[in-house]
Amino acid sequence: MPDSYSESEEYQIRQEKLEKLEQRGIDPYPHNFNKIQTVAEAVDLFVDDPDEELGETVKVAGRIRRRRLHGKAAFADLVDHSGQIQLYLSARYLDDSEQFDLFNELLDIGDFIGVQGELFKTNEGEISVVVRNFKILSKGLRPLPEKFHGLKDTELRYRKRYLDLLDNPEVRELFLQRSQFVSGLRNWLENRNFIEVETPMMQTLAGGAEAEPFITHHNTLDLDLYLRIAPELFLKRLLVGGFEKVYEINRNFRNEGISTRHNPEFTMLELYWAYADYKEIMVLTEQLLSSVIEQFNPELITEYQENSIDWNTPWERLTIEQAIERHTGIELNSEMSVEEIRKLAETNGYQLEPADSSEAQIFELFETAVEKQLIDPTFIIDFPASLSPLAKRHRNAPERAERFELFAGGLEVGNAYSELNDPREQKENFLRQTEDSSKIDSDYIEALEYGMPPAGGLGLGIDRLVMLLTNSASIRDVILFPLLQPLSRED
RNA sequence: GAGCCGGUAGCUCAGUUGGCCAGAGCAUCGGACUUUUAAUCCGGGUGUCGUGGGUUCGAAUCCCACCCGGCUCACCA
Repeated sequence: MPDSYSESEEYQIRQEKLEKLEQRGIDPYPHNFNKIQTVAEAVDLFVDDPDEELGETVKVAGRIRRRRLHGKAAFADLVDHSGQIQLYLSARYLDDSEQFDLFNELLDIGDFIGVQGELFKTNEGEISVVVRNFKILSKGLRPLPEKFHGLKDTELRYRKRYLDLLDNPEVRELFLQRSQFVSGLRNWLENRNFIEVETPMMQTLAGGAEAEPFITHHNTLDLDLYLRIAPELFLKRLLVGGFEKVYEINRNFRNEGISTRHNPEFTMLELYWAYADYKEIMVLTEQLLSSVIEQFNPELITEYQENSIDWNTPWERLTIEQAIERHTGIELNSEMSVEEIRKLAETNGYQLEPADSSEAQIFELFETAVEKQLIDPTFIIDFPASLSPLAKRHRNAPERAERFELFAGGLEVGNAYSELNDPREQKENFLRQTEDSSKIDSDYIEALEYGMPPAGGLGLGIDRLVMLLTNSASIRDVILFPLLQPLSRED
């Protein structure tokens, strides 16, 4: 959609208003304003005293969102981050009566102003400021979206999130909640002596997950680099380095499809805890999430789409086979071949692509048939070792890994293992993934050779958890600026 | 990548058996108004109907291609 507004009459009129302000010696974009209260604080200052017409003097700043002009009087709604307050203007009260015409003729909805005046209550009972003087703080050249219906167009909401935030209070509330959720996670971890660290986003090898990386280039070094797909291998190097409890909350980048559950850049919490195993990580995960979610939902029950999610602990723990049997009725046993599993799935109504191994086939059946049905938080445990190259083998079942994934609301939201710290096995697993031994992270193997303590690790998908907490159907609704195609490649 | 749905004024939206309309509300502009609050009243219409072709006497409407978005699927453990 081309920007035709910049050629519109309205835009020209606003430009002219701007010029007129400057002709009168008024800076439409001054450097500061020393407000004394927020709008909400000003409203709170009001005291109903029948003996006094006017109350406390206040000095507030904000954006004009609505105006009601009445000839020789004017009302306006001034909005800041804390709330809204009505302004009343009349030449009778203004220190400089000429400011009245200025307000009527040269200001618009959307402009920022700072005002000073006294509190009073109108006949209609609304706490208001009778304005003694005001200062233009920023002149708007474009009209804000309509006051009543707000901004609905999905594309505009994502492209111009600032308008979405201005116009849709629930969107603003959602991102406040996201912020509080992340800070709740940090507080919980800090209280347990986890330390937050930052590891490279630009890596010479994109390890720690199976995903297509973004490639970038360092000019001076003439070096291709990958944006990280996971911080895992660096965080575990820190365990080698002697830290025992570390975490990182930051972006990962995966060069893959975009969907309601996938954004190319997304936020992960990864944590590593020396001397713990995946069972202890399970308990930690329950405690961490239930404790932070409780701050938003004391009942620990959140509504998500048609379902409600019960976050009360303990959470169910099922092996993949148990989960498949529970949710599809299909009984599997470890002897079955790829073909047998596929046939069995098909007779139960699930079409599967042939996989490389029985384990992989079972996992695929799980993904197509079971995942969406895992509404209450559920740990799916003991993944096939062949699909878990960074995890330790199960202590009682060598074909299994000590690994779980956490599902809730039908979404995969977490992944964890007892971390593999045997350098020989790690090297074998790497080599199994690629024929090209130069592509394996031999520096990581070397680090393990110095000795990494046994440890449990966890990854949580923050965006998806926020989706669940805010009942958002799309990951784009919980990311302030989701990736979209540019409108024009020429820009 | 495939399928389906959508794109009309700054915003929210009407408008297809192809032709009387290119429209409404808000915003905006002109006027009236000294306590309004979705202010009210009177008067203006601001447009590449996503883009480009085509069919037709005539296209917002039908056809083709493309762009952008949404959903579903695929991909992504």
